[in-house]
Amino acid sequence: MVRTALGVLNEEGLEGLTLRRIAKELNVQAPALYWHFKHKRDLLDAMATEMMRGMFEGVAAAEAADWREALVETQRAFRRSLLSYRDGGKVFSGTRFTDTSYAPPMEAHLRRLVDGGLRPRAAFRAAFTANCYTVGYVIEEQAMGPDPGRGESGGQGYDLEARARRLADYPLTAEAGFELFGDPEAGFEAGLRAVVAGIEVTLAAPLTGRP
Amino acid sequence: MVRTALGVLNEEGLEGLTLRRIAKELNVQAPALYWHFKHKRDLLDAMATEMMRGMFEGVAAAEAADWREALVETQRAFRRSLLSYRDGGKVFSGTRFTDTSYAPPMEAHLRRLVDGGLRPRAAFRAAFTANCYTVGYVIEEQAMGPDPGRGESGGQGYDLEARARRLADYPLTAEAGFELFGDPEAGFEAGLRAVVAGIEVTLAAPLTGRP
DNA sequence: CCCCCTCCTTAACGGCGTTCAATTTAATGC
DNA sequence: GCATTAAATTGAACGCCGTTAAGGAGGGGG
Repeated sequence: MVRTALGVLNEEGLEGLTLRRIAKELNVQAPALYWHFKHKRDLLDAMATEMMRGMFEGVAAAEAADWREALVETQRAFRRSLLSYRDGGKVFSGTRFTDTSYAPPMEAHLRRLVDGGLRPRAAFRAAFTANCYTVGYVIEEQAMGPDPGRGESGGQGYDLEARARRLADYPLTAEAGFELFGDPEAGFEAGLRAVVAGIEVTLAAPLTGRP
Repeated sequence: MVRTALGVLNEEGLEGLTLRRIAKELNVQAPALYWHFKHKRDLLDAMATEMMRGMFEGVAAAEAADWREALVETQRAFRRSLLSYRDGGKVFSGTRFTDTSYAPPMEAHLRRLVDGGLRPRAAFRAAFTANCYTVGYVIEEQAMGPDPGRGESGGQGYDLEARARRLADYPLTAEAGFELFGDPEAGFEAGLRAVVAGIEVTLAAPLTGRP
């Protein structure tokens, strides 16, 4: 049922994610859903939990020897997971998890960081900071293109040249548009590199060096 | 009018931000608002633009000699600005700006980074990456406490001990809760330090060192 | 005087999340 | 095989939402 809701999300987007629409997909009337969830918010939380579950499975981070590599790989998987749903960033962000099913992979994730030499709280701070970056990035990324289903060969989403002309008096800001809308994947990677490098020098520095 | 809408946002939260409610505040009927905005989305975009405008004014970053300091100060102001509205993070995130009024301070911000030695695209990447972190962080932060208006002396938002007991089998994850819910301000600063340090070593490294 | 422009009103539409009592369905005990 | 009970669903309705359409009050210029 949460799966069905995620399917509807992908077909209709966050605005089209209505209880009646989900109910139709299940060949059921809308109020029937209230037997399983008290409020729509609960359903959204469950959807976010499901997203997080999907994010950990199949992540290559498990085999990564280096904790930096593991952190990078986890964030990549996180982004991929969020991008695989329409408005995935918005749906995920700011929701509370409904159960503890996220705990085992989360524990493993933190364990890798601790084994790499970070103190527990630093490990958590590292994971959380990287997560914030990724969520923030994906929300912006998904808000750009009108609908994420399209191929968008040029990768524009909206008129870059017009934007640059409008911002002629602000050359740096104008140029920023090209960097912003140019290659989302590369942009994400560049930021991620920075975040992880920063974690290394500020949170991991006192205890560990490169292996 | 956008100001009024922001006032309503603070009183009612994002869910209570309805056109009828805003109209009442303006002693007007709801459809009258459509003379000024084509859709509610346009109003939300204008609100986000206004938030961004407020974020730049009064920021101490202007006087900062060091670009790192300027970046940190700007993000602090950004967070403060978002926190000053209920659901500010959610309202701000993923909206497109309606005009170019954000451009002058943005240009100044980027200029500081470029003057500090970053190449233009690196400067933008740095600003955007830090922004993503801050937005992501504030969204989580605001989603924690039930309503951000309260003082919340204990600073809990919800039952930490119960959470820890539930996660007894996952000690690192359990401990993470205390770090997460403990001191939001300190947590933000720790992450911000990491992000800025990372920007320095990955985006600024080839051209500049500390002054 | 009339036209036009700006800003607003009243009335209504369809759809939303949600509620509630009544009802069907499935499983259990005797 | 039947009565009982719990789980799951229905149909009708409520109040609120964003939005549309048609039209009226007020004022300035030809």
